[in-house]
Amino acid sequence: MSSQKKLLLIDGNSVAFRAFFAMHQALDHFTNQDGLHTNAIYAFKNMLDIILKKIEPSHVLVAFDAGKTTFRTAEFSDYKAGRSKTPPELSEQFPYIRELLSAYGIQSYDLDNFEADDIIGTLAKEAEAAGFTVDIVTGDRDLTQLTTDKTTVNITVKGVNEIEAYTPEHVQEKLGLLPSQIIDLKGLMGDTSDNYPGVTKVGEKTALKLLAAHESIEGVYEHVDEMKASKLKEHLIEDRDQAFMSKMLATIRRDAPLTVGIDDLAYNGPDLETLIAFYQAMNFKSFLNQLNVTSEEAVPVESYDYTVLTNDNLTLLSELTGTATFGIEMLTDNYHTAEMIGFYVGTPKHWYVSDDVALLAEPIFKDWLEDADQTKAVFDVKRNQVAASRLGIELAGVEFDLLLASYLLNTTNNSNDLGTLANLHDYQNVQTDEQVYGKGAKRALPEELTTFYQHLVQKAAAINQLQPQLVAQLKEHQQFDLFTDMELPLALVLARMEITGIKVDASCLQQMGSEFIQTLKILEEKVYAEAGETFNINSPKQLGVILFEKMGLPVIKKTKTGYSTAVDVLEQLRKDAPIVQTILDYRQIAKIQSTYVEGLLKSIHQDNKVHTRYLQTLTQTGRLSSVDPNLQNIPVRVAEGRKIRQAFVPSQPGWQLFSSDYSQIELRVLAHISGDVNMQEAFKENRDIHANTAMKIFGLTSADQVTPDMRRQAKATNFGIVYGISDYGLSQNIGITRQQAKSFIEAYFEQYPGVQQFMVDIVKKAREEGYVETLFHRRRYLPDIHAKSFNLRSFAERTAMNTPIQGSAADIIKVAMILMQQELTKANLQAKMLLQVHDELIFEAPEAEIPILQKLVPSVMDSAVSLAVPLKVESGFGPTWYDIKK
DNA sequence: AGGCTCACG
DNA sequence: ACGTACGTGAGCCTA
Repeated sequence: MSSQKKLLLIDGNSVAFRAFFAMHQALDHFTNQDGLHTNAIYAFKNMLDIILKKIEPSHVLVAFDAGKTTFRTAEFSDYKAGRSKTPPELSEQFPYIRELLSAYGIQSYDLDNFEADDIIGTLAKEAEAAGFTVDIVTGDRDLTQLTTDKTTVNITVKGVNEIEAYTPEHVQEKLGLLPSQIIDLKGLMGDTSDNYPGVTKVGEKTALKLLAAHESIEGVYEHVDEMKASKLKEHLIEDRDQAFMSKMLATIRRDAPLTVGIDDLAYNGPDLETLIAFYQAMNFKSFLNQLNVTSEEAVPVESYDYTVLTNDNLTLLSELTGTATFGIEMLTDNYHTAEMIGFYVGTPKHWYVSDDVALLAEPIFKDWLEDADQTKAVFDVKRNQVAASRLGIELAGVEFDLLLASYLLNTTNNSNDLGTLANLHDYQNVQTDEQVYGKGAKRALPEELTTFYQHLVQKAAAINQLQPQLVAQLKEHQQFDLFTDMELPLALVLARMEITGIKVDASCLQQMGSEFIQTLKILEEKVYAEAGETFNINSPKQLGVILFEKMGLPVIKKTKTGYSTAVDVLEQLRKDAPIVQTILDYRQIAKIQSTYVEGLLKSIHQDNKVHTRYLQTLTQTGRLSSVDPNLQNIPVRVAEGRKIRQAFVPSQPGWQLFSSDYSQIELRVLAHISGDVNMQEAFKENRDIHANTAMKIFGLTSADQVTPDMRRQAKATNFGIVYGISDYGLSQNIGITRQQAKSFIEAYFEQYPGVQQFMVDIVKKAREEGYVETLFHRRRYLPDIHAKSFNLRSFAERTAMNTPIQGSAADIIKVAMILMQQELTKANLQAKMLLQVHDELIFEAPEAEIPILQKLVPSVMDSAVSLAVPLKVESGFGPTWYDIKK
């Protein structure tokens, strides 16, 4: 809310019309529980938000037309005659738009015998006199007659999400007229949509010429006798009365007898409870979601006709035109192994389903699927790509993925379920998989085949229906390129990597495992001996009792449920009792054994490989994550764990593993986006960034004054900065006092002032816009930035600082991966990209191709984007992942 | 199902 | 006065 006096006046009828037709294509699936159409209400709300955010008014009113008859129809009975009737689907929504406004704390107003324009004109005049600036929003250009140096008229263009601001200068630019001359223009040329006549044969061109010469209609008629004889002169004389009447009709009244005053219009924001109740009544899931309110799943109302495909009717496929929806159905997550239970394909003209995926491999179907010119819309392109690949099909031509689009629009929508996401985008006519198949052990095909088929068709229809809406939103967010040029092609690259998999030497793991088991046994006995009893070492609860109650060690940290026994705690207790070190040793080995030896062994497939799945739509920053197994957290920091990497080997004899990683990519990204000159200089001169920081914060003059410990602390500070620093966090991390940490940070910001400015600016942006963005417009919303709770708010602020850095780094390696796959294909190499670990890419290749990769991979990676600082890439290779040394 | 711990960038 | 480093996944234990 602005502290200045700023009045916003909205032409309710005009905006509602725009809203209705902007979402007309979605009319049928925008209905609530009672069958009320809600598309105009929905779009009106969206537009209202945009306007409120842009204008930031202190006072607001929305004016509506009262009825069919006004003082204008009394003057001229044909006024607005012949206008097509307001569609009933819109009429029924007007009362609810008013209800919405009321929940927003905004007055809506109409007045007998007057139009919305007159209410607006009158209030604008009053407000100007009272020292307000005024913004008017409408789709009707006639209102531009109201522009003054204090009143701006904003005209909605292109649907409902863009507005064009008319000031007197802008009117002059567009029409060459003063705002006050617009009524003269209308008087002369008439208005077909309002159905008043003007002067015969006079259109915009002629009228503008006349007004340029004589300023007003009055002026024109003062000089009409001087005009030389012409058809125009005849028409002017003939239609004199019509011209003056039309001017009167076009004139917006500034003296309507209003019963509201400006003081009644103060805007203090919505009443949340009312608003939530309203959204619930309207079934607006996405708005509820924005308010962090969960809503119940809707039950689809509409069923569709469909045809079951068989071997005998596959030629029906040739009738598909335009973008078709396609999807292979599986009941479980892991698409590398899940049973394929059916598929859907089609367009709104005709939907097809089947429970026999073997049909997909029939030549006629396979050709269709592999035809890149036959465009397809899907839900989860990677899933379908991998499934198709299992049938020997290389799916091509996918132009839309509902899952990816939904993720980019709002990363918190991280469901993988089509029904859930469709509901979130206010599309109700599809059930969730859980509703149809059940969950957990009960998950199964529905008893009736027709129930299954109907669900498939509803999914197909949902993808089809939501595509235009989501594409429009992506474009609005400037994310369409991110979608089309990054996430979609990346999905195909990832599919290939997952399908290829990486070979794991099971016998190597088993041998390591048996050694670990022996060590664990010894450590276990030692713990029991030192404790004087046996207990479950893996139970933090039991361990807590032993350490803190029986042995009486000091309690350093507590968790919600009891004593903390985490590493940092145990490390502090190490000096107090020998059992602590034994427990630490046990923990370390137990972790390696259970997660990496036994866990990894369980996920090896028949082909001796592990095939991870990269989750492309999960993280809040744009990074990938990896599951089944997670190959992004294989041990490397400590020697015992690192040996696990010996089990990761090339898939063919005579091949090598090859890896390249970005060096300090996040700090380089920070140097770029913050524009900090000192940090940029350090990278441009290829200096040791942590030593450089050490010099800066310890006030040293030369690099050889930097001790290893100074460098370590500086490195931690650099990390802290990337994470959205706090003195407390830094002090905990490097074991210094909070006071010391604070002075480190102050020195840091003094030396890198651009970084400090970036931190301030990005938090401000998050507050103002509600989100932050990466270099490639990946967006993360941070509603907690306004939280009352210090904790929540601080967390959101740190996230605001970290996300553009971590997320831009994620963008960059994604670009590199797409380019890399193209290069491998182009150069016809046997080398294959296998893994991505956030800033690292891992390949396997015949030994002979290693020299090629040593040049190619770094050059692709460091030129993936062009930043203000160079990107540095380091590479290495070896016979196992363990042996890759850089 | 959720908490704790610990593996990675 | 508040009580934190950013982003993940998996295994284990305990409700």
